[in-house]
Amino acid sequence: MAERGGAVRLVDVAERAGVSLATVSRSLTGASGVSPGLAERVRGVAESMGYVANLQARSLAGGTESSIGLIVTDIADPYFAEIASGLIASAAGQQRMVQLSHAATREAVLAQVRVLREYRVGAIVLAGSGYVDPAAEAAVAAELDAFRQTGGRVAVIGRHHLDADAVLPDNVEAGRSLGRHLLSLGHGRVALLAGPASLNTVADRLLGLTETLGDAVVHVSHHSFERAGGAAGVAALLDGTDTMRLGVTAIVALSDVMAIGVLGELRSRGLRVPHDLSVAGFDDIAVAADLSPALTTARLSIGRIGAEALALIEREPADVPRQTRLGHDLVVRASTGAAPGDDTARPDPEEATE
Amino acid sequence: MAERGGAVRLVDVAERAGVSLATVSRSLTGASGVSPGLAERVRGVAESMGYVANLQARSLAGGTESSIGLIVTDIADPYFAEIASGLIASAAGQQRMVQLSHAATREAVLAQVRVLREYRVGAIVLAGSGYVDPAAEAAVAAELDAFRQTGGRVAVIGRHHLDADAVLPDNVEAGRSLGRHLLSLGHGRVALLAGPASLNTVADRLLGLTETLGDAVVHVSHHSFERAGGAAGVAALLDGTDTMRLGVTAIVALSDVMAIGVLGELRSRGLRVPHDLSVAGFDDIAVAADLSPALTTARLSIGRIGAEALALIEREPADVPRQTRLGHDLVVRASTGAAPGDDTARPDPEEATE
DNA sequence: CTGAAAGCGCTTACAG
DNA sequence: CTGAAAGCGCTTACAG
Repeated sequence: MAERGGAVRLVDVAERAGVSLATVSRSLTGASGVSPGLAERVRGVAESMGYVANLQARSLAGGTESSIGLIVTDIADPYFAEIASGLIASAAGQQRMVQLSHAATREAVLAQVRVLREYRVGAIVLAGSGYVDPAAEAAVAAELDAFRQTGGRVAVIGRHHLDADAVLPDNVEAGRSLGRHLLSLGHGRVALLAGPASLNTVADRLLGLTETLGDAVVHVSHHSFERAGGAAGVAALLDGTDTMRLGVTAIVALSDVMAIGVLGELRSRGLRVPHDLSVAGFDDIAVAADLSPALTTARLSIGRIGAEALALIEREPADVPRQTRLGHDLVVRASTGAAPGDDTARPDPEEATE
Repeated sequence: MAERGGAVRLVDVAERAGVSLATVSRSLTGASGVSPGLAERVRGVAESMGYVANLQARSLAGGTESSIGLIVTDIADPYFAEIASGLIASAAGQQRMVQLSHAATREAVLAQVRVLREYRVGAIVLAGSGYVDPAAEAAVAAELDAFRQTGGRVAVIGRHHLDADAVLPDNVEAGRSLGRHLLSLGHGRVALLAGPASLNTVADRLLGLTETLGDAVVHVSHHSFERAGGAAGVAALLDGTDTMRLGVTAIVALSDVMAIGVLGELRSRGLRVPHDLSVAGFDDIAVAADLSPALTTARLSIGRIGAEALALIEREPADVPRQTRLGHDLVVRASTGAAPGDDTARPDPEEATE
């Protein structure tokens, strides 16, 4: 079996080229202080020997940490996959590599931040939602603070209590747009199927929805922020004893992924969308347009989030955390329609049909 | 601004604990040769000082490389996202971190392998499909060989000419199952919308399909292995001058992602599935069951691929490459039905309706 | 412009 | 069981 000793080192190149270690180092890193001709020749020697720089040693000696640690709940979730894709693509442009961690609980986030610190990443991007309760994030905040103390950069997606640079999706406004859209369609009895109440993302989206829908909100329930959560929400809603009295005509899932579960459960129960019930979601993940009916949703520019997060960590840290606010677009597709029996429905001036 | 100097080092812990560097190192790594009591006390001191091990230094000194580099085309593609999710989840169990790279071309793969070598990952997992032409992979093969020479482990997903341990999806058999399924439904005129002809995955799936469908295959065209490729394929098929003569009753997309594009394009043209045309795909990505109509597809256990790849790289390298073959399941859903005007359709003994 | 030498934070034979 | 010292592969003042 091949031994690890085989790797060509800087000294090997120096010896072959007949120059010092320092000269090889400067030639390869492009540092100044080497005559162009010599540098060129040294690079040729290194190349011919199959030299591959050891970034770990480089980092130890020089102190440049370029890797980015990205923490998501689960990369199989399209929401996170699209964020990660944007970040990786942008980071590659700066020759930075992304290390990916899964963490579904606060404890796991804490543990993963710890691991990323051990790997000496230069920056950490926290993609999961922040918690409504500041205390819930205290431990993570302390760990991130320690990371920052040693020069690490931090960016979070969404509203956290972490004192870090943040990319803020337009959750509240997106909720308002969706609320107005449903009102314009004459929906007077709306059910909101939400993710965990402990998350800020959920709180913000709910806020925008209830502000505009007011008493039209006749049901709010909390489920897992996944496909299964949406399906469970529909089941709970329709199997509830007072379903008949509720007379719900529209369901808003707090994420497109949940909305997928909602559509699936409605279909399996033989309910037609939007004829029997209108359905809407948040995010506009790629498949939203491909569902049937195509999903009406509030687009939150998740493809841009990664690039914006990178932009934040590339800047020098500021005294006060920076915030990059992203806008949203109401994307009206086939899953929402006029409320049954409603003939007052008027066009929503805000809508942008695709 | 915080300086990088702040990090607590092993010496700092040693000094505070009043012991030598070696003792602290042994205590923290759990190496033998330290009295349990002392080790316990040292760990307490380290903990209290907020010591975070420097894995780069550790690796340099000791020679343990545990990171895994994963190269995918684009993590936003559900196929790769599900593979990555499986790998990350499994790797976390072994305390291994995954570094994620995007590479959509051979040149990019070569460049990314190079970068991962610089980062001194212990293993590289290549998730993209291999090429039909061995020459196309020669450069990557050489780079991976060099990586192996220095102790690196390599695993690839799918058929490559890379002489590496491989996880092999059941592409040929999956194609056969799908072909038989369509025949059983009475489809005598089938169109195959494939990904790039240069990919082995495409070649294998086509092989299985054409072996069983024979002359029932009346159209094969190649497009990008994405949603847009499927949509473009439908457009080319239906706008072709000889469409009428083709009389196609079923379309097989060579991946579910392409099938999503197929369904979308058919819907926008007012064609009903499976009434006017049956549609099927490959992979069984998570959303396949949530499309409308739900997609009939050949499930290739992509959720297991990551774990199997990890299993391969955790074993000692063998003289001859190992191959882990995965099975497949024909998953019949609503998108396929009896061919229009066909009353000879008989139940497919192999099908497993969900 | 070039080189000798110290140092980055750790592990691990080698002594005791 | 514990410690002093060499060494992992590099960068970077510091001299010349």
